[in-house]
Amino acid sequence: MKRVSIKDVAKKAGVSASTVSYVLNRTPTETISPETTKRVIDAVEKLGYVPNLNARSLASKYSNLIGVLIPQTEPGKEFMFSNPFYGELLSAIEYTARQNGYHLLLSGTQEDQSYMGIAQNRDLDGIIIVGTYPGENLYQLKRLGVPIVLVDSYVKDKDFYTVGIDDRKGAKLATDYLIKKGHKKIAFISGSIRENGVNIRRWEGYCDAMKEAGLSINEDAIYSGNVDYNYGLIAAKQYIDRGKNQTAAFITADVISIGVLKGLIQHGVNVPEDFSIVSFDDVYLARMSYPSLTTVSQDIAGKGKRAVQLILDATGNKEKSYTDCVLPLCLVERDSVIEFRCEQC
Amino acid sequence: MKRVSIKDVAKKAGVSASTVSYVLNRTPTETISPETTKRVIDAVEKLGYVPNLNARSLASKYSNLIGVLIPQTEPGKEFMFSNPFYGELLSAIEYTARQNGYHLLLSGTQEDQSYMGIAQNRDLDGIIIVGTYPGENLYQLKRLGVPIVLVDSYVKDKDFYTVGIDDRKGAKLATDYLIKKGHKKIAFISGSIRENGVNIRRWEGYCDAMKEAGLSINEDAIYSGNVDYNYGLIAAKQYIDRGKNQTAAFITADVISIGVLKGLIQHGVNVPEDFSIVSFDDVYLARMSYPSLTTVSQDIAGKGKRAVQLILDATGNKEKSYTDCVLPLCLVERDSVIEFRCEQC
DNA sequence: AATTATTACTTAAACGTTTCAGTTACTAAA
DNA sequence: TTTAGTAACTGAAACGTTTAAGTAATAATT
Repeated sequence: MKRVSIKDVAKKAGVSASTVSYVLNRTPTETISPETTKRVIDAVEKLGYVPNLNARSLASKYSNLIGVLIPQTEPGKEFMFSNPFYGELLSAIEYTARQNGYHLLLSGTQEDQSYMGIAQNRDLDGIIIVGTYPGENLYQLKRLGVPIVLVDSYVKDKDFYTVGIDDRKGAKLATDYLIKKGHKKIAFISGSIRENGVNIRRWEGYCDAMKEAGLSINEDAIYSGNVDYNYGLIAAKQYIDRGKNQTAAFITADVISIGVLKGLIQHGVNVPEDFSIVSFDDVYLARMSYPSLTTVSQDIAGKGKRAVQLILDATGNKEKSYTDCVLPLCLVERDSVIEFRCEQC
Repeated sequence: MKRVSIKDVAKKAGVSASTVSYVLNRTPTETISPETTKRVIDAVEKLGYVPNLNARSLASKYSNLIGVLIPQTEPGKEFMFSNPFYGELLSAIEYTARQNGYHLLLSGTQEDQSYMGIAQNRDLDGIIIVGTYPGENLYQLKRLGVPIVLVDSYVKDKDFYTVGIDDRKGAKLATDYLIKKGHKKIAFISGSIRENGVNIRRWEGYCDAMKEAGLSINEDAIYSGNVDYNYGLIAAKQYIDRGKNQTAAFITADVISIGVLKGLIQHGVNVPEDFSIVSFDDVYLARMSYPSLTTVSQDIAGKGKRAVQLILDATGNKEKSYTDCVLPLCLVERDSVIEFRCEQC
């Protein structure tokens, strides 16, 4: 199928290719007469001409394309699958981008894979990296010379923008809440704790709260595995096996909480009557479960929106105002926590 | 930041640009000596050269890029948000594409929006459209002259590939199951029924089963709204208000079922003791809820994989073997259905 | 009446590749 | 000794745009 190019339009309208380009891009400095404009528009319509955006970026250096990298090793393991957080974030990124005339070049990432192979040189206007795997790979990306936004990363480097939340503070908020409700033996259940990741901060926040309240942190109160539903099931089993030594848990991701919830019910432990849960993220799942989850709500849509805006600002070469963007968070009370009353008191 | 182009590499290696191109693309017809190859590779490494894929597609007509269009009006309304199905599907598409060296150009779509503005001419190797909005927009896409795969659409047109399931059969499977379990008054709860959509087929399947069993379909057993969690809550409320006239429901999407589940519990109706549910999709949510959902399982990952493969096959100009791909489905029994015993019998 | 501006275009280079069609220097066959 | 064949390259056009610079015609200013 022969494609319609700008030259075909030009010929049909009886003008030069550049005139067509000027008409289509309504360049403010250039003046085209109304009659010519009409002839060009007509020709475009008649021929069904659609500009080739590849050629456009090649010539103009801007592509209206934002690269988005999200961890996904294999389907069913991560990404939207195990944690809806990524899906919600991507959704927000896509929407914001589209509202501004941008589209997304999406790619999953694996830990051992070069970012370069992925976010290859396509004249991207910017790159958003979610759940960063730090390392050489990351720094190679700088070569592309485009603005890079790291979402939920504690990699500090003046060449990267970041958007995130105060994970430590959020975790403290959650743990404080349980303590305020009378709980003293509080489990910490999280995904794998990796350098520069969010879980290590959430662990610190948990510790902060416990220490401040003069509570001890027992070895058997700590659970760590994957950030997915299955690990929640496993953690619940472990809790039973270890002897049900806690009355509550701070869980670092809603999706794990859902698994814990299910696991506990299967073993006859009721939430919140027998066990209280505060978790983190406030994905839509948190509302849907029974009981619904009391959780630290981070503005996921806000995160996505900010990430895109940082790129748009950088592209419109406004001066780089804030490199690190920290969004607010709050605790939303739902039905997974009950006041603890000590029988002995 | 000055970019490194193929000419810079050529100069450094003391060869022509075309030689560099040949080395990098290891064209089988062209012979390059080992020494030259090494010099070029070294230069590439030293300069950190990354080929510009835009220029490559412009010159070569293949982009290793697949466009993916998924409905999303605004964040929180659809897409990953209200129905995890889209997220899981996208996940599978992305994975399959990446395994084959392709990346995704992702865009949300709105009903009133031109597809053209979205999937613009970027030398895409193919386009996957999910949850098709039929109409003029759709046919305009043909102009791009690339293979188009419609997922879950009943638009029949020899220019489009399709991948889907037999929705009517699936719905019959679900309803049959409830009937086999002794239910006679079975509600039908679904999202909006639109032309060429899947819900109309699922309605037909429900009717097939009811008729075959000689059961009547009462007006008040039919519920229709949005495909989202909130509508599930609403439907549950309506069920109560209308007088709890059914003992079971076939619900056309898991995400609605989750809402119904929650809504019923809030009104003291227990599932499955007081009310049985069979739903459709088998997204990961179906496993996570309490009780977990008995549901018609469609191979979501398979759908995504097939969609990508159809494009790859079409690109490698194998003859267009099958235009319409219908994937198998099955019913998975979980915990949301109980045998119904009539008290009067 | 001569100069300067303005309007409405056109020309041509540039963007970074691929790839067809040479070209040169050897080697093998006639 | 000519011819044909092969190995290892190079040159240049082509892909479809954008955009700086140029041009011709008309209008406004002196």
